[in-house]
Amino acid sequence: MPRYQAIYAIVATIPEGRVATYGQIARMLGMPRHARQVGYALAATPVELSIPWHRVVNARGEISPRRKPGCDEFQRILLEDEGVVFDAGGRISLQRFQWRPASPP
DNA sequence: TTTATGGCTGTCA
DNA sequence: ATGACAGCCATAA
Repeated sequence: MPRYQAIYAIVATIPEGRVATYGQIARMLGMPRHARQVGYALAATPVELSIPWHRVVNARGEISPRRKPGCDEFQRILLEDEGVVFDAGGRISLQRFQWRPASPP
């Protein structure tokens, strides 16, 4: 069983309209230094798993630049559709939208 | 086995 | 505030 399974499990728990950071997810898994692996895992996430990969952003609260152009745009659209607001700089206010497992909306 | 590659992060100038 | 640097480590070849 790949470690990705655990990552998918966490990401699947993110509620709609909320976002989480890679480092945050990594810490929840008990791997504080695996933020990169989380990102890599999500990049390799098969769509058939129905994982909300778009609810994961980098520590700055913005869409991470990826290798595939247009994909980041797609992510932003999905988030906006869920109610997440981007500021003029294309960034999300983590203070408001970051997912807090212990603090439901 | 060894190498290369990333959807990152924290710190410092 | 922005930009550069160095760690970090699981997968894939």
